[in-house]
Amino acid sequence: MKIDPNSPTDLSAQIAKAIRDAIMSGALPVDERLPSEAELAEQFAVSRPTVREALKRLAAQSLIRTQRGATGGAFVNRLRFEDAYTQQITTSTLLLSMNDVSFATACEARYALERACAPLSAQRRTPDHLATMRAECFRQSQPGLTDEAFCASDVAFHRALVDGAGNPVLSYQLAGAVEAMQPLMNMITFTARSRERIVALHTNIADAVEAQNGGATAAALTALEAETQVLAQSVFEARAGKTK
Amino acid sequence: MKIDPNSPTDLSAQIAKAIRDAIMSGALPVDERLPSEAELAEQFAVSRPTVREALKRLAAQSLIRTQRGATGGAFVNRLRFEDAYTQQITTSTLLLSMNDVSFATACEARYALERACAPLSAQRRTPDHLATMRAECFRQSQPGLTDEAFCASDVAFHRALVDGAGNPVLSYQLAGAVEAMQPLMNMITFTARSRERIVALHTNIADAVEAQNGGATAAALTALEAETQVLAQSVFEARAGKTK
DNA sequence: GCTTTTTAAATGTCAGACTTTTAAATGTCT
DNA sequence: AGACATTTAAAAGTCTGACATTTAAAAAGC
Repeated sequence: MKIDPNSPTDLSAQIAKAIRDAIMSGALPVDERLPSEAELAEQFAVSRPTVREALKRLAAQSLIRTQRGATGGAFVNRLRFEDAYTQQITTSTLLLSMNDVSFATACEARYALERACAPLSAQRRTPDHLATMRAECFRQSQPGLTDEAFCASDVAFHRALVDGAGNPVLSYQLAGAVEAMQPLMNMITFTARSRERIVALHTNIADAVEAQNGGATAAALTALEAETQVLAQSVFEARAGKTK
Repeated sequence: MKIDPNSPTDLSAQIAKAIRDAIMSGALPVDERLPSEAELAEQFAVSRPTVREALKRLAAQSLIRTQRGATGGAFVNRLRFEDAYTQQITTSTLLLSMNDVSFATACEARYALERACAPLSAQRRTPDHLATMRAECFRQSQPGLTDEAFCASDVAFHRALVDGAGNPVLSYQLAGAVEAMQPLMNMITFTARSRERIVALHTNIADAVEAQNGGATAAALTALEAETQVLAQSVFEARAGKTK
């Protein structure tokens, strides 16, 4: 672990990289305690604030956690799927909003990934996953539901479908795709008529999952994707019409 | 943007969250300059080092960039797909290594996601993508190739397939899945015989992509997945046998 | 032996100073 | 007037030293 004081990059960035590499290589196992800030400062021949900045960088990526007190210090953190979810969602959301990704592109990616889960979920889903999907379908059919609540229920429905595959890696990957789409989806106001169609398509998906028919599940997802694209297009066109 | 000095969490974490929320809500647009560290310290009623720690947290997530000099400062950074790739790969790699994810689970997720790209890539791939895939197949068939080079070529092949879909969001999502699998794949030593089979399967994939046959591409990927799982299992069993 | 108190180690925070980088303002020469 | 050199100011980067707070272990007292 060495750093170059004459590098154009920050010392804190170099130190963070050195420690990050040590963690990724396995040299620092999970729950291992790093040297104290004072000791690190001495090792890297920098001041304590510089070391602290490096540690904060690592903490921002959930690579370490810190604990105060006598036996405290910085510890290599076991990266949990939930922690990774939040980061993934933050990153995906900003990627979409900052890079002029079209609704069509984001929607295509999202449903392509979700279809990847369809056969696995149809095969392995527990009664619990199915019950969640049915419950969300019912909630979505309730009149008087706000747009926000409808969208939240939509996310819960798809999450149950993805989780049904019983593969945490898939669930993690999909979390970004599904949740990051929400800000875009929220731009669409759902009319009573369009809600009705969406609930019908959701019900088709649930039926296919209940029948453990992977192909039918994928097909139903494709139908939902088409409906979503058409709905979005009509909303955007109406908006463009009003603007001029 | 307010913070609570009596909260159990760090002040720097609270300040980072406040600024992050402002960025995500769109209140701070891309390339907007944040107040100087001294001004931020005054606004949040904390010291400059504390503000700096907060800014380093944001820098670690590529949300801001800093510039020195007269017109310098911290600027909201346009999050690029390449920056997101690296973070995604770091996170995915650590998730797999720290959570005892089995090879089978990771492999299943990876190929499920890749199959999601198959129909789109078969339909849209440019001659360039196809040429890359053919070139990597050829390289993989060369004798005397090191295991590392074989793996790198493997990644390049699959990357070309994914990029062929022409959807940057998909490419981003798949980067994590494909690259993070590498450390696991590297645990497998490829014999001459297994390389031969893998190259044949890669060639099948390239053929299906060339014929723009999405279904055949997905089927060829499934065959490769099966071969990979069998290969891994035999390696692990041989290793377990030696251990006892 | 159990409870309470003390203590030490560690992070969290602050204040102030100095260094380095950078661009703009100013000055000077042709 | 325009081109070039110099000064200057603003900002991040870094360091020193100090104090506050938290926490668990060690010491003291009953």
